[in-house]
Amino acid sequence: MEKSQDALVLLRQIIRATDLHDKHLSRMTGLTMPQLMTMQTLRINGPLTIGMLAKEMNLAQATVTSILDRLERKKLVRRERSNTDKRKVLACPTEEGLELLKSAPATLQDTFIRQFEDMPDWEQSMIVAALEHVSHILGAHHLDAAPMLDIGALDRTTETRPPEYLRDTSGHHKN
Amino acid sequence: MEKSQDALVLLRQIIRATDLHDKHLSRMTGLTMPQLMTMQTLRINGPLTIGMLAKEMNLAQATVTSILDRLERKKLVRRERSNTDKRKVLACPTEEGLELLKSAPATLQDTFIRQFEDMPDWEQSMIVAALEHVSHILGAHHLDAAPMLDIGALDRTTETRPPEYLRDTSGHHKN
DNA sequence: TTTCATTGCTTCGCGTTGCAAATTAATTAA
DNA sequence: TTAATTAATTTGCAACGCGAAGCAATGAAA
Repeated sequence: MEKSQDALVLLRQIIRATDLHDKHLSRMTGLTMPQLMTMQTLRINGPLTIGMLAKEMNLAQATVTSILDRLERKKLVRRERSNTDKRKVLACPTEEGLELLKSAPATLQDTFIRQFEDMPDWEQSMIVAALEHVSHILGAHHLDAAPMLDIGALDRTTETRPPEYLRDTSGHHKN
Repeated sequence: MEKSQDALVLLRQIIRATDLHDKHLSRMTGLTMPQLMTMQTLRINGPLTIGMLAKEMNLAQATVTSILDRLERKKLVRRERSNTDKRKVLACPTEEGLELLKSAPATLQDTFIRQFEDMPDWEQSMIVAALEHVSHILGAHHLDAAPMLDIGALDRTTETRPPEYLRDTSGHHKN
């Protein structure tokens, strides 16, 4: 069938568009994408412990630690030890950090929402229904997803088997 | 409106699903995503010069060179100097490389196509129409996109202005 | 032909991401 | 008090990704 090809091409275009936009945002804010993603996560959820942050972003704790080091150097994030449990460290977005996010260029979902809401109601419903179909086909319906397109998904899939093939002596490439 | 929020969440789920699948593929093949993307690009377009390859993937030439180094070490790609212009170097996927791609687990678009084609025709049309809408809203319709979901898009957006904000003495973070 | 700019790729140096493993510190259980 | 657990950091390493510099081949101009 050629209609399925059409659908695939469109899907790919959509994904690519969001990706390009992410890159754009990244340049405009002067942050890398993981840094941006961290900031967005903090903006949405408020201060989080490093562990929670790592889980939320599907990254290793050590990775988040190093990202936070850089964000802290830039004064976009402040670390604060918990009073009740002094092992925990809360990552808090600073005023400056929130300001940076706010001053970022119009996000893709802003554009989307604006145009989407200009559409007649029946058309909106049609699109939602279609997206539900696609999401279901891709087995995506169980994934939680915040209502934002800003940030490309970075994921650490639940451990899947590494391959037997070429070992190459160097080996490591976990992502 | 809440319907636009629904749509956004669904979109995000879809993107996340393809992303997770990419990661999965990455682990199963033992290649990193940039490496996988390179292989796929070569599979689709056949042998390409390093420059073409870089342009196709929206990466700097130097980046592609280093990725190819690793792929060549694994014997998945062979470098071949052009006869007509000895400056050019062609990246050719080896038998082994193509084999690796072929033996990769069922791709997401296989699943998609199978289920999509099980749907009644009117439903297929509805989905294509809806995706067209979304693609258009996101300004994605002008992007060329191969009919495959395998690989996450890696892009180097046409140079946009870096920010004046925090300089942090370290500076570099081009992506 | 010699010179000079251009093109295509590689090399080099750097910062960032990402991980696992080892470490340190704080909490909780025995 | 000691032992196990939990939370974060440190360390070491491979891969990305870039720009800048370098080198070889090509092409154009003098």
